[in-house]
Amino acid sequence: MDDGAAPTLHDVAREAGVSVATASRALNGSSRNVRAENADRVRAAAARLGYEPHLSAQAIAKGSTRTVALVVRDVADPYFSSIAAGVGQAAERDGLIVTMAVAGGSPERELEIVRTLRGQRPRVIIVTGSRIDGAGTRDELIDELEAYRTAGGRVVLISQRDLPFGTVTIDNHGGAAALARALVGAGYRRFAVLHAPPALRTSRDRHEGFLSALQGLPPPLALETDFTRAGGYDAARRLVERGIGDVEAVFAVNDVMAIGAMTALRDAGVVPGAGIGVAGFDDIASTVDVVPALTSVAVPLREAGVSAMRLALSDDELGETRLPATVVLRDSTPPLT
Amino acid sequence: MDDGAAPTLHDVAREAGVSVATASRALNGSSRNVRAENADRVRAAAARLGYEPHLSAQAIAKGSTRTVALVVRDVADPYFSSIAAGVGQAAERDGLIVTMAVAGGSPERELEIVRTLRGQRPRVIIVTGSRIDGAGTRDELIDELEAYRTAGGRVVLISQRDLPFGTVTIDNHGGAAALARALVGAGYRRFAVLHAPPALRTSRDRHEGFLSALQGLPPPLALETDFTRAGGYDAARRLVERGIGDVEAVFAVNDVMAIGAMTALRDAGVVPGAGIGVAGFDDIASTVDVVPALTSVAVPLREAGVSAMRLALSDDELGETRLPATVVLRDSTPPLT
DNA sequence: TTGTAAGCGTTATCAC
DNA sequence: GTGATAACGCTTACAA
Repeated sequence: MDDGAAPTLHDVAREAGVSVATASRALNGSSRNVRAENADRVRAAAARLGYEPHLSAQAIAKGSTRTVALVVRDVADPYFSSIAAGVGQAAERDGLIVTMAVAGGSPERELEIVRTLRGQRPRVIIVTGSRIDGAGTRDELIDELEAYRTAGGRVVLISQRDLPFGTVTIDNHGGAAALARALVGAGYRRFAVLHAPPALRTSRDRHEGFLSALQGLPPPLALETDFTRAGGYDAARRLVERGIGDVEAVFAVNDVMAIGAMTALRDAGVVPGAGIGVAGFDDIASTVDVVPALTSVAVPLREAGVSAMRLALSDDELGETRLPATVVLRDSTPPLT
Repeated sequence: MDDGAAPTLHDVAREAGVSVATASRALNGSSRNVRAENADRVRAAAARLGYEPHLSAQAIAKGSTRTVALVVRDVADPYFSSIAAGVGQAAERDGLIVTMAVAGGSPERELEIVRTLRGQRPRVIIVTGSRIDGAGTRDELIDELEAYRTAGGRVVLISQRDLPFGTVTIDNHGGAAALARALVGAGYRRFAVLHAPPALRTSRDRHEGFLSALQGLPPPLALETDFTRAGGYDAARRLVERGIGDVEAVFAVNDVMAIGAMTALRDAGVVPGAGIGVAGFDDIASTVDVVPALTSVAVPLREAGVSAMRLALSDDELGETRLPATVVLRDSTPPLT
């Protein structure tokens, strides 16, 4: 029956004894105007042959696809995979297919990916990940996305502000400020901040937000490191080596860094939550399984993905959705009294 | 310059003053047989216009795509996203595009997705996730995949044995047996096993593997629960309520369950690693950040994704790659003496 | 309601 | 080398 080629609409039409046009109408078009008997015949033939419409052919005939293209830095990172889950969920509701590309943190690769994606002629391109400020490819990326948009596509950026496209952002600055206020309210005064290089926008926003709520207090100690668990571990180790001094709490700009820092402190004999407070950002799942449970700032990642899709399908080309970040106090920062 | 339509090869050809055929050859075809001067002209025109080839059009003209379709149960689950990362990495090397669909644990949805995916005419379909044994759609799914294959596609299943396709499996049985032997070697004799319903193949294999290495010892207590952190928490709570008795160690069939169980034990005043040993399976990142660090069985998830791609592109239609699972002893199961 | 035929944006097969 | 032109699988006027 089969010999290396998928059945086409022609095959179905022949099998059903009708024309391709009728077959097409029965299978996909507004099936209202095809006689019930014929429609059944066509559907039966399609089932018998195991026919599936060729999406590429449909795309080119109709001039549009039902595809959403998503660019992330790393699927294995819970930050991005949560967003991806949200996008997928929202897309499914509208019968859209998500194609996902991984940029791997390189701006060049990201640019290349957006180019390729454009070839897919998706309805929507969603780019997520904090752009490295000053990357040489920034302007080219904007050009590429702008070209895509003038050709009728919709662009939504997650967590990248100040670009002329639809945007979903998370209130990193405000969330960090709220965290700082909460910690001050709990009696903490002297902090150390573990942050990534300021070119990483997310890190910078959180760092600055934290500082902004500390007016009048002694400026925190700042330790620059990687945006990873290992980075957090290392920075905390450095902190212990140089002497913790009067530092009462450590704020790491994300949870995996904070968790790494907790382990480093513990390794050095300092007990998180007793000898020193620790707080992170993102509120990933593990916060409640480490000991003590980690104080953090919850960011609605999945919702960011959903919002991005909603924005993409809305009328508003340059809409902006700003998602709140909310403080979650846990045992790693007990009230200091 | 633009007004709602992406430039086509025609536009580029006109702009460059050559025929579409030449433009096509210069941009994609074997550029050997086009005069250098013309080739440059075409490339320049393409750049000027911001042209990107319409992948769907290419697909239909060439009769093949450069797409790999991946089906997972949940992107946000580190188990699947790690595999996805491996697939993505391997695909990138070969210039293939990955489209990812989320089945959300429902066999019906999974079937529907495979159908849709077939419409994309991908080179490869990779289905990952432990099939629920006895799901009513099982045969239909096989039919669908078989139809796809006879039409020239390649199918690879990750972690699903006994199906007539290429397969990548992880040695759940062997890994669990090795873990049991290691624990026995450390002096443990009486166990409780936290497992999911046996219809979930992965859970059953791990459970059975664990038992297989315990011949001659008293049969472990078995507690059935969900395959999630909450499930682990709940089962451990039940264990404590019914009385731990002489149970010396708890084996949970995955790490998140084990971590949930540790938290439940701690909440009940039983100290993991001191009062009772705890072990999991998967060796997810968090194992080293919980206290005490969790003993587990490492499974090369990312590598599974890479292997799947390799298998898909190999000559061997029904090849099988079996990945080892290796025991990692940590502080949650200290030697019992 | 149905069929014929003209696209859609490419590539591939021819002649030239 | 290059340019017409016929595919590719589908949708959609336009006629019948």
